[in-house]
Amino acid sequence: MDNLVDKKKCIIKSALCLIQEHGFHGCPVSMVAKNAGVAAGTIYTYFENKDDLILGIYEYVVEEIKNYVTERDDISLSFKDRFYNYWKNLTDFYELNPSIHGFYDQFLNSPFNSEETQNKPNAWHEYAYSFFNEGIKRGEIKELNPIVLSILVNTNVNSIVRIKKNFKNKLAKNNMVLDEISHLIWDGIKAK
Amino acid sequence: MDNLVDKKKCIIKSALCLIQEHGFHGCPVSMVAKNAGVAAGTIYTYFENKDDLILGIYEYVVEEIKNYVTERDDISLSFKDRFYNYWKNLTDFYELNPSIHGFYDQFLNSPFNSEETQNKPNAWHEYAYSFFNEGIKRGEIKELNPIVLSILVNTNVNSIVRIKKNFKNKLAKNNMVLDEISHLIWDGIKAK
DNA sequence: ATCGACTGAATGAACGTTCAATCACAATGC
DNA sequence: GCATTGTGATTGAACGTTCATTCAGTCGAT
Repeated sequence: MDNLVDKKKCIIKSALCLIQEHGFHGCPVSMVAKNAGVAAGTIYTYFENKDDLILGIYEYVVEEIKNYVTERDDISLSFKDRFYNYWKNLTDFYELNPSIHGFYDQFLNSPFNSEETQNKPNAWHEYAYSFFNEGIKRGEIKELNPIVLSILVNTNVNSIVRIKKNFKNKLAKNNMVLDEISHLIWDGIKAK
Repeated sequence: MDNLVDKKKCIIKSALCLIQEHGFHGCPVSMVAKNAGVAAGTIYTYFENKDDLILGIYEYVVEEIKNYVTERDDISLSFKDRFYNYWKNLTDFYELNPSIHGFYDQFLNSPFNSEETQNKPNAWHEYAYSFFNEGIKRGEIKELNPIVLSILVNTNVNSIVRIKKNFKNKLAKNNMVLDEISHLIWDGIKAK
């Protein structure tokens, strides 16, 4: 039965790249099928419809991010070090997986990201939430809303990666500057 | 001939709301036409095609943002005060015009925002660029790339407005926290 | 009478989705 | 070991719908 899981993942990965490149429209099911090396009809054995496919991609993406970041968290470190790790790992992950970054950015601001989707249990969001919550409990960061904190940090990482992507060549000297943003945020949220 | 300008604006405004709500797809030209009180064909006297309409909305949106922020800038103030003004005005504008905020967020991360679009002259980006550039020249902020600076500030304002929108009710106490982000950023970019 | 904006039904291409037919393969019977 | 049957994934042509776009005809101002 592993074959079925593989094929589903294969469809998801194909769609991920294409959607990132062409947008949600601009990426017909037939194109996804061709790219994944299956017939159009096959997609409908794995997904109810195109919307369901897109939600499936989102779930996959969120799972991948969570795995990468949690695997590299080290709870024996100080929270400050864990924060910088979190930042670096998320950045690395997006840079290693530009199409995930592109898809995620697009999805977050699209109407697909409905209130319903946002309220669904989401391992990545829950992890990020509990991560910052722990920092608060340990008294190492200010008593802010952990949800807000995680959104802010994720947004900043997100946009820094986007800036690096867009300004790849013109920006050699300023990568340094971008990396400083993490210090800036840490200084802002750490307990005084 | 003012009638023509008005009608064009009317079409743009109608499309703006609908796209913000339903996404670029999910918003057919016929729907825009109905909402604007014109026939579908009329849209084609003002725009070459749907893509051109969407770019037209973008240009309109960018113009509106620029006007609001520049009109409220006061060059006689210290750069620090001007920075806080900039932040507040941009925030206010998005909160007064949620559909512009929604559209802009969506547009920035979509394939419509192509390299070509990004390289087109853009009064708002140029203003933001020159704003931060002046801060650097005056020696009041660090020597960072002004483009990077403006993107970072705009991104943070953007996402704070989004957080406020999404957490409207649950967040009474934390608005304060969100407003603190501006201090945090200022502390990070000001000259030492 | 002229001209350009406007209309909205018509067009045709594109797309999501379906489904009858096919295929791969495992289980069963001989 | 071989033939038969059953099962469920796979295919891709076909369907019906939606949509962007067109254009012949109308309207209204000059």
